[in-house]
Parts: sequence; C-alpha cells; structure tokens
Amino acid sequence: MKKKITLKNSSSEIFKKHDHGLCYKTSIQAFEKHCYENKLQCTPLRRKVLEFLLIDHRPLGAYDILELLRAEGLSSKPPIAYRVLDFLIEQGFVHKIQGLNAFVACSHPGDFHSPTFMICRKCDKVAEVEHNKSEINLEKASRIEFQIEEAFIEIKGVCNSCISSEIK
Amino acid sequence: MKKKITLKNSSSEIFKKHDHGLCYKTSIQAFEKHCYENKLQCTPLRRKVLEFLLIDHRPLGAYDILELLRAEGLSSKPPIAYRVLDFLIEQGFVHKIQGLNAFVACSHPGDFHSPTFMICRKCDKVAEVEHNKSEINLEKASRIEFQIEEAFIEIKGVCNSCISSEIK
DNA sequence: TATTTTAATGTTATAACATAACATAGCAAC
DNA sequence: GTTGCTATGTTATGTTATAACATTAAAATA
Repeated sequence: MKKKITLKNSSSEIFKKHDHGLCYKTSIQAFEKHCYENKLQCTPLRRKVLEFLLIDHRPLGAYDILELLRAEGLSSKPPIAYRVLDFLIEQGFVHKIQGLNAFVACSHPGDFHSPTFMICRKCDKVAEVEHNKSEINLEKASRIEFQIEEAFIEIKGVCNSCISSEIK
Repeated sequence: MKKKITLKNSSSEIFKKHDHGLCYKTSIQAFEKHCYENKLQCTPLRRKVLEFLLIDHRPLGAYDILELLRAEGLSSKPPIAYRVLDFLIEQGFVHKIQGLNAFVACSHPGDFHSPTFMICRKCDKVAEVEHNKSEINLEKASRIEFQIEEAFIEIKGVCNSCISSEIK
C-alpha cells in the first residue's frame, strides 16, 4: 500500500446516477496500474473477480462469486474465491462487509483505510465513505485507553434513491 | 424497549479491574426486572445463556454457548442457542459482534441503542461504549442523503491492560 | 377445571460461510 | 535444467446459521 490513487467515482454518488461505465473502467485500470507498479500479477482470475464486484455497487458473497466464475467456465471451489478476495482486500481493492458476509469493490482503492459503509436494505447497494482513525470522534471511547488498529463502521438504513421512489 | 435501566458497571471499566460480582448480579437482576415488567418469561434457558455471557466480558460464539449448555445437561442443538440469543438481543440484553460472529452481554441493557465495541485482540474482551445516531459525526456521510436505521461500530486494537502487561 | 391458544423448547436436516492441507502448473532466477 | 516462488486447483472438513416441523408448558378463556 503505497500511495493514494484518486478515482473519479465519488462515493457520495453511488446511490445516485453516475457514469458507471467510467467508474468501472477507472477502477480496473487502477488495479492494473497497481499490480504493474508493485510487481504483482493481474491474473485473469483476479481481474474477473474484481470485475464482478464492479458490476454495480452491490456486495457479493463468496459463493455468489463462485457462481459467476462457474458461469464463465472457471474453477469454482471455495478456496479459489476466498484466496482471490484476500488478495484484493490486502491490495486495498475490495472490502468485506462484516454484517453481510459479503464483499464490495473499494471506491478509493490503492490506499489502506478503514471505511464507513452505508448499506441500503432496500436496493442492497453500498456506499463507501472514508473516515480515518482520528475522525472516529467518540469522546466516551477516548476515556478508555485503547490502541485502535482498525475500525469497522457499517450503517444500515435506506438510501436516498429508495426513499424517493417510496414517496412516488 | 421502554426505559433505560441504569447499571453500575460502566463500560469504561471493563478493561480495568471492576467489581464483577456486582456487575454480574446487577445485570441478571435487570433482566429479571425487565421480564417481569414486560410480561416476558425469564426461563432457566434464557437466564442461563445470559449468565454465560456475563461470566466475563468475552464474546461467545453460538456454539460456545451450546457447549456450555451441554455441560449443564441442557439441550444443545443450534436453534436453541440462536433462538435464545435472538430473544436476548431483541430485549436489549445481548449484542452481536459482527466482526467475530459472537455475542456479548450488553453493558447498558434495557434500552435500544447502537453501541460501539472496542475489541481487544489480545485478551478478547470487549468494551461497549454508547453512541447515538447523532453522535455518528461523519461529515462526509451526511453529504449522502441516507436514512440511518442502525449503526455498527466495531473497533479492533489492544486494550490498556494488555498494553501495560506488554511493557512489563 | 376443561378447553383453547400461545409461547417456549426440542429435533432433524440442511444451508451458508470459511479454511486447512496438500497437489499441480507456470514462470523466473540461478 | 534444477530450484524456488507464486498462483491455481482439489479434497475434505470446519464453522456459523436457519428452515421446518414436533412437543411441551404456560396462560387465557369458556
């Protein structure tokens, strides 16, 4: 994890309409660039799994991914998916959503970070919002002496698009 | 979930020494009181499971609980544990830690809330810190219009006690 | 108190999620 | 061309969770 790669797909846009073609392409290119620069292999399998996760902003379970791999005639045994996902997570291109046992493509790849996820229970899309450790401004928490290493923030609710379409 | 029951066991004390006998007793009594006041049954099974979770502040997996139930000669099939845990969670006496697939006794029972957990990776203890939705002060998040229903904040790191004992 | 209804517990079976351990293939360095 | 490394493939199994249905116990009502 060396430097931050800036992408055009702002997380605040995920629940709105956005140029997803661009978003998708930019993310894949960032991954290719990252692999090239770090002498890592951008193999067809790794690329494919990242592509699946970039289809839209919906999280996929490991077994969903295996299903998609099977449909493409690729190997579809559980360790395949988990290994590739581990790699993509380590490289900062995928996050795991603990509360869903599912995985999403990162919106700000290439940089180690602890994101906040806004998970819509209606459309299942997930928006990723950055925070950093200092932003976890929990006055009470600070009263406990605790050395923070990683923070998971997962917020469940209904996104703007789904609220709008409800009103109609 | 009607009113807040105040307990003497402050969450900030969990990683420190505290009068755990009192903490334990107070929590069980709060549960009994809650059941009585809400015409819910404080059955031996429910009480037992809560007791297991109150032994210390370590989270237990559902199958850990089943093991403990078996040791007491009680039924130990998975649905038993999950049903009782669901009940205790609904009533606000237990929380699930998503990142561990495990359950902890609530430190502020009887009131619906979205707590923050500080999880020590050395001693496995968990401290519960209250936050409320308005405290989730994510400026960037607020730029996304999103109706928050529930927030899970899980922080992993090393607690003060474990840091201290490291230095020694 | 007999009957009905509801809540709680018990059981079987299986679904869903995840990893250990070992085998093979491909490629690069020596 | 042998060695070592990285990635992929496979078998088997471990772990977490739920669906569906049976039985028991408690409460509500006749």
